[in-house]
Amino acid sequence: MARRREFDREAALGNAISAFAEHGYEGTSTDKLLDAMNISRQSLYNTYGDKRQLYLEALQTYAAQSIAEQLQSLNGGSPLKGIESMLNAFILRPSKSCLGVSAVCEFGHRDPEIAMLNDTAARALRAALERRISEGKASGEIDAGINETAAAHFVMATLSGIKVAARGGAPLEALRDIMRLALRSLA
Amino acid sequence: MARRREFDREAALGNAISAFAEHGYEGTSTDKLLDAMNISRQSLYNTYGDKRQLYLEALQTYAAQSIAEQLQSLNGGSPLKGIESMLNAFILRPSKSCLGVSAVCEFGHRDPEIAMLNDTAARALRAALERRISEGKASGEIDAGINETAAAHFVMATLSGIKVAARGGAPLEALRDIMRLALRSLA
DNA sequence: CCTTTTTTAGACTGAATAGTCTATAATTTC
DNA sequence: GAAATTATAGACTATTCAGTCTAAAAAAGG
Repeated sequence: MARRREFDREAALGNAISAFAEHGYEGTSTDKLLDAMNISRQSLYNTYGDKRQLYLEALQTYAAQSIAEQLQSLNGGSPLKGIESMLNAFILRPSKSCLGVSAVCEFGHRDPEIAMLNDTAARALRAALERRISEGKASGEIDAGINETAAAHFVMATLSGIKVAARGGAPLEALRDIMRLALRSLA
Repeated sequence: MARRREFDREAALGNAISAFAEHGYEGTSTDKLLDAMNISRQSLYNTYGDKRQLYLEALQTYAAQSIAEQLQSLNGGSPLKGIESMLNAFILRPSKSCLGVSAVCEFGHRDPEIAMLNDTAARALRAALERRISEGKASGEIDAGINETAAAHFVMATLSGIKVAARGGAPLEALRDIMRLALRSLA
């Protein structure tokens, strides 16, 4: 019956994620998007709705992929090693731009739909961190006097701090310094 | 000879800083700026140049004020108390938006002029932190095994992490948790 | 191979954007 | 108080923006 889509929907969305992460929502024009995604104008509107819907889908997809990767690192090895591995995975990542941090910085919690996506992702990661930190306390690897929720907030803030530093052009060694000192405070 | 300016240049610039910090550079239209600054269109262009020059001046002024306040907190009391006081000053600040973090997240290090302003501010704060951390090591308040530069990076990342968390709507208690755990790792 | 349906390329539209121009008002100095 | 000069308000312009429309091309199914 009908002709099939020429481009790969997922791949094009991935390119949109990169473009949005690099330039922000307001800084990414539809022309920039079409160029980055390598699709035609009409294809964008047919396939993803409009610019805002594309952004929301990009943010949602990015968050899901991001969380999945982070949980995989986090849940490998001992609790402390898991946290280290999670932080280190970002440090070693080729592209250092994070659409999540970009969205939080650009919109704060002013846009309810965007805030909801960020909050949901943050809650999932925090819950996983709290669980692992509890395990670490039980095994003695993490100081039993530390509150799980507080430590989870701290680890997430460390990750944000590393991301901002990386975005500002900090060298790898500086990012590793941040990670090492953060881990120190849990032990 | 000539009529004098009606508005307060510094106050209007302060309002521009708030507007840019809240919505970013791309997200702040000239109309929004005029509204926030309470000046006429021509006054903006006469007084500040154009939107970009206004942004650069806003960023520069914000950075200078910010650093001055941070140094004042940092240099009061013992080194560790100074660092705590610096972090706490942001936590207690009525407005939780930071033009510096906003600029880094929006532009990364892609715009040389903006990157230079951010780098200069970061360098100044880092130098002051390293100095205080050295003092703390000498007095025994801070673990002598810690590298000053690494610790300075870590404290700055902690501040960035707190700022991102606050921007995302985290409650005060979460921000305090982050601060407390960060301080723990220096002792 | 022909019909049907959708994709695609790119022209088009109205609104918003940054920045300029004009005319009037205000104020300082002489 | 008059001349000179600048501030202000707001109309104006050219460009860019997000989003729509049109027409041709392509491919799946009969």
